[in-house]
Amino acid sequence: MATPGAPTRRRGDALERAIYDAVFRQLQTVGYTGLTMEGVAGCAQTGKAALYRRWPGKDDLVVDAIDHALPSLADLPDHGEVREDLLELLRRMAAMVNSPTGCALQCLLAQADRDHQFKALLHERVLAPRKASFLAVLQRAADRGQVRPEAATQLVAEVGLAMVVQRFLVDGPPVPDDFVVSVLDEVVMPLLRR
Amino acid sequence: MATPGAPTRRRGDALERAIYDAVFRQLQTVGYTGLTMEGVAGCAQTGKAALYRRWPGKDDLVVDAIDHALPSLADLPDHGEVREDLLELLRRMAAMVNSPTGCALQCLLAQADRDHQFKALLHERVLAPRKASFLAVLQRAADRGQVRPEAATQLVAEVGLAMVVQRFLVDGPPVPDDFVVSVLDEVVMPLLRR
DNA sequence: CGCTTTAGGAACGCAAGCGTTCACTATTTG
DNA sequence: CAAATAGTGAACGCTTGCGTTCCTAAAGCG
Repeated sequence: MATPGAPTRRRGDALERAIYDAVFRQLQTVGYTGLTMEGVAGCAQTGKAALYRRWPGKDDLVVDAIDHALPSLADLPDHGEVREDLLELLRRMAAMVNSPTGCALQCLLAQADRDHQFKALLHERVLAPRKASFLAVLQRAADRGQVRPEAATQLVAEVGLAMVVQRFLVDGPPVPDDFVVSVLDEVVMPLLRR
Repeated sequence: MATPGAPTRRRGDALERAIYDAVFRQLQTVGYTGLTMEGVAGCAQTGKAALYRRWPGKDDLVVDAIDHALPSLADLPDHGEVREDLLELLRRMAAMVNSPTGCALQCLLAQADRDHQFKALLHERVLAPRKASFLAVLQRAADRGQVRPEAATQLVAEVGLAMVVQRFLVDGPPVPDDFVVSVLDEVVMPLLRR
């Protein structure tokens, strides 16, 4: 059997991936509040039983789905030039918020007002590592003497990310590359000049 | 009658204020998702009928309540000194997010993921006016020659606010005054130096 | 091929919240 | 004081989503 065109019955990991996909599609179309177990099951073309066999409830499913989709942090860029390094970091951030994962993250932030599980995930897996990368690049540049040493602080490392995130939250995706470049050249770089 | 101690039956504006109060209390305790018409009515010690006589539904009630509580923008500070002016603007922002209104705003952001009414309110009534104030102060300072003229841009005006908002969203209230001063002195002021 | 596991899909009872309505009563107004 | 207005509080039917259960059939395994 199993005609290539006719979808066969999935199980195990294949089904799990289909469910995660469905969660993302639901988050994008109806948001977190509108996401229901029935909706996810229907969207993934499966039954609720398959969901409840794997997760205790909606929150756990969503956290797992997002956690599953978050990109692992690649190595630090090193072009030997601060501006290029920081631009790449900012662009990675923009690419992430512009992707379906970013949309899901916005929904997650929505839920973070009362639910600490979501807030912790947001902080530990999304913001903190990126802030750390930024700071690392800044410190390397300070060691090289490319930036003024006092500029390599936590706060300065946060600036670029904060503005991309803010833009994303207020105007919604996509955050255009123009904006990213402007943030870098009008805000971040001037902060670093010796 | 109307013994001062015994609460009498309210009507009109008095009742409306009590309802708005109840909305805020509910947003703080159970969040937007947990807020129900029954809950608000109970908390305000009134009936659902009084609510539905005034608002078509939950969303409208919440939008009205928050819109009602937002501080009208006071005049621009003018101490003749950029740093003092900007510090006051940033402190006003911090004071707002630290107040119950700020808590309500976070809940509102929660709902803004799909609902454009909330997003518009957030943008037009909260962020845009404050950004405008910032830019105005920057331009006045640029006219006086206190800052480099190229620094009086939209993006630079956004920086301080973006960082306070980010801090508020990620770590939750309160945003301490230390942080506000650090943002000003480590990020905003260095951007402005001639 | 037969056995075990598990997906697919539907039905169920349950609880919560919505929005409405009604009778009752307090307050205001004239 | 009487009439009009409007708050209180309860009941109502309705819808939606939750979490469970059941049965059938497909997939994987020996």
